[in-house]
Amino acid sequence: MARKTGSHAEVTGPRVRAAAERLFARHGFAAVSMRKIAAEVGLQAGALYLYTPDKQTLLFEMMRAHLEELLAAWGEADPGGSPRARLEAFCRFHIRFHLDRVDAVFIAYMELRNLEPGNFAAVEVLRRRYEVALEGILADGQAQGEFAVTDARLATMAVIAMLTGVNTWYREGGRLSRDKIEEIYWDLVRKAVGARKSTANTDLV
Amino acid sequence: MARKTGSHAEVTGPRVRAAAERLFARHGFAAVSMRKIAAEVGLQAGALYLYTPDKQTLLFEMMRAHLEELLAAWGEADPGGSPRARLEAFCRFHIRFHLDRVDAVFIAYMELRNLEPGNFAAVEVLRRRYEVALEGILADGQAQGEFAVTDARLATMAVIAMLTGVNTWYREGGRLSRDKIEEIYWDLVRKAVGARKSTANTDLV
DNA sequence: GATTGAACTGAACGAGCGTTCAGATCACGA
DNA sequence: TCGTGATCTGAACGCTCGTTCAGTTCAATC
Repeated sequence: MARKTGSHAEVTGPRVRAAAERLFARHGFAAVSMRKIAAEVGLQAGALYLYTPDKQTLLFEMMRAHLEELLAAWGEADPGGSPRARLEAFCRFHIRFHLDRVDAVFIAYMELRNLEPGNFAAVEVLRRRYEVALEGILADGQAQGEFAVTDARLATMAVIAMLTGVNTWYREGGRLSRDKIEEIYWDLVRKAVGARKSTANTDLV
Repeated sequence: MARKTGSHAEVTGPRVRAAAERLFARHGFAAVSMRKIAAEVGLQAGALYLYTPDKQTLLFEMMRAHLEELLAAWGEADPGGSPRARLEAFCRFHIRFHLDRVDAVFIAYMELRNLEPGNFAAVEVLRRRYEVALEGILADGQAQGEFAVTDARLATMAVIAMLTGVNTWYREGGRLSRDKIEEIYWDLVRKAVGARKSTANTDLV
């Protein structure tokens, strides 16, 4: 039950979570034992229960924290203004945020089925909230005639899938810089939703 | 060792694979025991070893068969002709093929890390072959001036991620028919790569 | 009716699982 | 110097895992 106060645990708590995140991402939740997580941090399995009530909670807290950080970060990054400006900001933000957290993102997508029903529902609420943020931008742009999308909801899912897909192939030190990737993906999204190149002028494409 | 000839096994073999596919997709490879698969088919665990040498091979054969079927099916569906016509065919084919095989697709994406290195490499070769099929179309369209893509490789990954994403949210009997979804996604892809609406005329948008 | 061989059972193997807990350790405040 | 409480170990709990295999069943063949 003891929840920190000392000096060692204040460091080991985050270390446990970090080790679990790395291992879950690499091998999958079901394939990683508490003993392996403990070994990674240099502890015996029993000691982990000073930092988490059980393995399931370790996974859930990891996903919840990730999604809440995502929502908070977009809250900060959203520039407001025209739908086009906000969409560009969203695309660049999404790619940057996700590339900085490959393990957490991988887990948040792959381990949903290992969540107990209640935890699954809580995570879905958070994920949906993020989707709705993008859907709002697309719907606004559609209403204001800035975008040409047939269905805002479908376009939302399409854009998120496309952007998150970067995580599956991106490797540090690869052919393209992150900036260049942001650039290219924003261009793909912009054209897909039929937005003009800039709000300032009226060039087509 | 016995590999069919009788009458029962000729039916149970495919039944084992189908049960394993359903369970792996629902709960994940690591979370499904041979006993659970056996129970699903109405057998004892030991009997499964008449149909597969081990659990790992069950997974690998599942993925290999899926990807080989995918490649063969696209070989059949590819209409040839203009890059634009081929790209439209690819988009519609991809959505249709993947929506018809949700479990196999899910497994092929989520269980890669549970493959032994040799099996993983073999699966990656097949997947890469499919990506190259699309990349070729995009590169051709780029070379012939039909498409406006900055980077054919990136556009390939973006399009595949976007199209495969349908599997994550589509539910039978939902708001939109498969035809309508095909239509909308093709429209998104077409605009993203800067292709005109039809090869016959020259309408912008 | 006897023989065959594929199909299958049921028990067993060693190993590892998540979790609990009595007791050891040890830095720190009194 | 002692006492305290946070930190951690190491053994144990009941259970499930993938896999093996001797033996049973039974339809098809002669």
